[in-house]
Amino acid sequence: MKQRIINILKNPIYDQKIIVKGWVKTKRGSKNVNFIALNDGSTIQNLQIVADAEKISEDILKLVQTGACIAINGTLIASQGAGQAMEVVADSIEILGEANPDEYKIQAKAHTLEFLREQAHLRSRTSTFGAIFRIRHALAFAVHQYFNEKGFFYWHSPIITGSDAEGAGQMFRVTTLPDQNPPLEDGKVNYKEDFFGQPTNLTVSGQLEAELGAMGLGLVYTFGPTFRAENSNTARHLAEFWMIEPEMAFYDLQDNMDLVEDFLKYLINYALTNCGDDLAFLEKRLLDEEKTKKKEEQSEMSLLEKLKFVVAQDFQRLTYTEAIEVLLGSNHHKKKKFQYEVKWGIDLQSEHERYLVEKHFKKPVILTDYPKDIKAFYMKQNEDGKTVRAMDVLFPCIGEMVGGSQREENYDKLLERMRQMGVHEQGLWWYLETRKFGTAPHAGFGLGFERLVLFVTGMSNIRDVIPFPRTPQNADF
RNA sequence: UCUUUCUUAGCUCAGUUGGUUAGAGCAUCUGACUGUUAAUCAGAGGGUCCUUGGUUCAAGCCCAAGAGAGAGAGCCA
Repeated sequence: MKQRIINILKNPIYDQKIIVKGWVKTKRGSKNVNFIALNDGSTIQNLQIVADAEKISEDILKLVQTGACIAINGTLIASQGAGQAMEVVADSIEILGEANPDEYKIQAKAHTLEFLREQAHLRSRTSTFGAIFRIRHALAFAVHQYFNEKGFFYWHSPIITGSDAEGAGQMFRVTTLPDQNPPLEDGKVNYKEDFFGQPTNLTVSGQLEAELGAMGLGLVYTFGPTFRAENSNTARHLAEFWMIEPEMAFYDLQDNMDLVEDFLKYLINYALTNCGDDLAFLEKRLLDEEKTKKKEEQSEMSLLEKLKFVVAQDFQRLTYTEAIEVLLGSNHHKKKKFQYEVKWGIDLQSEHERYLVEKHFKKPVILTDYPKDIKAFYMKQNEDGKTVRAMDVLFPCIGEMVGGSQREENYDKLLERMRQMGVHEQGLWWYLETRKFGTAPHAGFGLGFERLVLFVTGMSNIRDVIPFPRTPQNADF
């Protein structure tokens, strides 16, 4: 019977013939017997294959090299050596795909993440990336499971959009017009002749369309690719990333905060209960890495401790105004250690957010009620006339994990704010109509999926938690 | 885009005040080995010192420009 390694390890039936297929991690041994560590991606654990020189020819064994793909016919037995519970004694080995060791660059040893990024087509075969991508899958699955349990509907917002209304950064143009000599009108490109008859772009957010869904289905969420053409070159930004955007009718900011906290804890818990092996591997990997660092740069908690800690703690909730007071009252500020000035009205800098999360509260923080001038037009205005019902969820090491708000449901106030901020109202007539016909209080947020995966895996560069990262000057693979 | 650090063997790195033939560990190849755990032991092969230009009797090392990468920052999720 053909089986995947995870099932063999979970439910071993000894002394039975089995067929296993996978990729060779290492081969070691002596003249008489060789041991093959086989991995098929179903789990981080390898299955040991015992290849007796009497049964397996030298020609075959020669090709069983790191990276090769092989199929084994054999018998599962309790292991006769220490180090693993079981092993497969091979009757025959078939080479499905050779891996010439002179050319195959992924060795049975630690490689740097930078090197493996250049080998992205092969890096999922390594223990580290196998673990990361299995956890990524588990978290994506848990997102759908959570919302389904809560009665949300998966709502597909469009990927190609005609509105650049939100102004959330540079967009990627989508066009079928020729590069050379596009049709012109008054010296400008005539988009009436383009595929959609208008300029179109890849979406920077599904939020506005998600709001439309919430105004009919009540509770919806999107989970799809999102594109930003910003020239951002950091360990936290991608040009193509996946965003989760729930939108809820009849939710206020309080409900929104309760939901996001419950949601994040659910996801982290899901990983803790379902990805134990992979998390344990990543934790050990991080501990080894920490040993090479200076004392003051070492983190106080291991990966698993950190995840369990976040799940156990209430997130710290405070307003922007209170946060400014905390910053102004800090020794850090009195010693003039902040590079950027702290005063009411500024957009908080990374150093300010990090101080609040990592130094002061030492746990996730939800900041609310930001000055309206530093936030988007659609956020609900507070009665003070100065702030809006925004919320940012800040995580240690990651920074902003979630941005959200209660939405402005009042037609006149929304329109006024759009005009003040120079948002193109004609292009958003459909958005405005939801406030005109049966408007309802509602709220929502956007979660950067890769930032969540970053936090859960303990990785430090966002390019290592998505199979094929797209960043400025890089769209390989 | 800005600041900063880096680029030497397949990988990770060392290379002194500029000085003759550029080194190590791992990987690879060959051989040894009766059950290994990134096996071990012995031997061998392997280099456009990122590119271009300059200084010098002499450049891996100094200078200039360019390319690529990392970290931090801005923008944000």
